[in-house]
Amino acid sequence: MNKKEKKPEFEKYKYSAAAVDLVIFAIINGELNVLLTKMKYKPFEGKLALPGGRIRVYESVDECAKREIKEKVGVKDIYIEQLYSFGDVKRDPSVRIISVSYLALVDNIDNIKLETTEKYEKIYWTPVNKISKLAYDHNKILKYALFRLKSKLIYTNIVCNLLPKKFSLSEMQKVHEIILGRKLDKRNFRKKVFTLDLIKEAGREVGVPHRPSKLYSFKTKKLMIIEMF
Amino acid sequence: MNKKEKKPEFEKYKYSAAAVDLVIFAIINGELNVLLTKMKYKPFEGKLALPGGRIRVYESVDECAKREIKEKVGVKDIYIEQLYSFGDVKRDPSVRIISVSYLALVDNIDNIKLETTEKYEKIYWTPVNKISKLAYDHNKILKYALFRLKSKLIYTNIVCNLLPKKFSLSEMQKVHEIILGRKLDKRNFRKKVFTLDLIKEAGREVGVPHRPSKLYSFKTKKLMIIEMF
DNA sequence: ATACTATGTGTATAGATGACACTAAGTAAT
DNA sequence: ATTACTTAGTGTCATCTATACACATAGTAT
Repeated sequence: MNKKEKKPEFEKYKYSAAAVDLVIFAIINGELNVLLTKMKYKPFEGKLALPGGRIRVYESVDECAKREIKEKVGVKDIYIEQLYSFGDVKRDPSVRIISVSYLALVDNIDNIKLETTEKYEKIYWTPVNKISKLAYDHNKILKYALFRLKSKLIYTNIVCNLLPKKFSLSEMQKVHEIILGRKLDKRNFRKKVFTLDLIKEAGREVGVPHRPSKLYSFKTKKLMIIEMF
Repeated sequence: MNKKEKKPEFEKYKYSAAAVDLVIFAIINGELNVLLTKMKYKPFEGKLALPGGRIRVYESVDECAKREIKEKVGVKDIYIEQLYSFGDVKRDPSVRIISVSYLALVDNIDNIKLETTEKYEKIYWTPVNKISKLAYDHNKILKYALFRLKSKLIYTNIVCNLLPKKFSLSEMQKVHEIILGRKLDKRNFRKKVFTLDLIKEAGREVGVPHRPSKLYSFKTKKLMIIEMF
């Protein structure tokens, strides 16, 4: 908007500062969605970007990620995980900022009240496969977050952070299919899930116009790594 | 040494700065070694630490890691990989610094000429399992680097960065055993290596007082990810 | 010729993975 | 009550992968 943001400030600092960028995923209407913001100011006025903000001197990097999430989606205690630090000199054309990116997962959209901040015009969920060009290097960050989510889906119990407390195996399989982008075999999926021994029965579905499914819940939401080494 | 380094400087900055810390591994005398420095100044005077330094405003984070390696071990074009960013507020008691950690692998100790810098009293290789308490949170960083190295040993061709151009399968197996910390079966190891199809024959050993081994070299040193998804 | 030393090789078993089709248990409509 | 409809739930067989395990081979040194 003003000159300060147009002209690089590189010369003003000898060293570089750090910020956090968030890739917050949720499953909405059978699609993987990510939280995006519309930028208010130059150099990316009107462009879409991942939410994020500078790391303050009195907070750890993890705390910063949690605070940003609290500010933007109004919840705490959701799953977060650091991804990677992106540090190209010109990734932000106006100031030298190193971005520590985080993956976050929201299991229940209804608990979320999106809050915009001064910096952003608005903030909203967008289906991942309808996203085109984002501001900064945020396409790269998003791509990496997706890669990480897919990987962890396979060798951890991370999916528990995208499911409600009680869920059917069909729902669980659906989430896997959405994220991996391919159909899975129902019988093999169930076989696998049961041998992993991560879930327990939790009643039955009611009031559906077909055979009701058994419901399950995770024994623990703690991140479990499934057989490596 | 002086007061400036004793008293936290947190108040001087609103935001936080960033540095790179390096976990540089090499196989020496049948042991996994890591490059450590002895600190010259307070608050860790005389203590051992990973080498590292502040990220300058005109260099990317990767470039910083490469520059630091060039300065400390005098080689470029060795394998590096970003690990994780450690960002506790008090990880450095004197200033608020976020550390982006890197893993680096040295395949040939003979090319290395260790250079100390103003900041360090000296710099030297230390066997990983003889390391006790390091300065800062560097034990945590080292532990994470080891974890990453072990993981990638299993599902990538990363070992090529710890072997000379030509090597025998016994040497290769030895490196795996050193890093994983357990014996491997010779026949199964070879079977696996051949099915992965990453190496090609490169002559024979000469002048050894026993049956000479075939030598091999990697078809490519590019990082290959072995069957995920 | 013999001793020594590290290299190089095959098979059998158990477990994991992947392909594949029908019955079961409910509701809704007649 | 019967029928249509919809999603849940289940087993087997073939293939591939992982692991355990022992002896002959090709050199040098004496």
